[in-house]
Amino acid sequence: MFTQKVYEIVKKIPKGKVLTYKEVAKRAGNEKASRAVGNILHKNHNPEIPCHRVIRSDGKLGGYNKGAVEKRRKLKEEGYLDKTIAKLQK
DNA sequence: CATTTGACGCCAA
DNA sequence: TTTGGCGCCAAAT
Repeated sequence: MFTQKVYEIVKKIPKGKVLTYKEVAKRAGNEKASRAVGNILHKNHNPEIPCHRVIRSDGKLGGYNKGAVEKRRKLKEEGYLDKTIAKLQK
């Protein structure tokens, strides 16, 4: 199932690495299912799934069930940082 | 079963 | 660069 694959893929994301929704969707079988990926993660607030490591293709963080602030902090903690985040932290 | 919703992505204006 | 609109998909209504 697409949903299940998404879970697996996101769980497999190594520390310090981030995937875009598009990438996850692609690995799950449909590159165009990026929306569905976000929807799935949104509904499934499972602690095993590091949804904070999934970001938008734009380089923006997108959303997060615990709040975008936590997501930002986690990503910074894992070493991921870019202009967008720096700007948001301001 | 038909629609709507939403943590997205890309292109045209 | 910033909008707006369209496409595409899973889950909730």
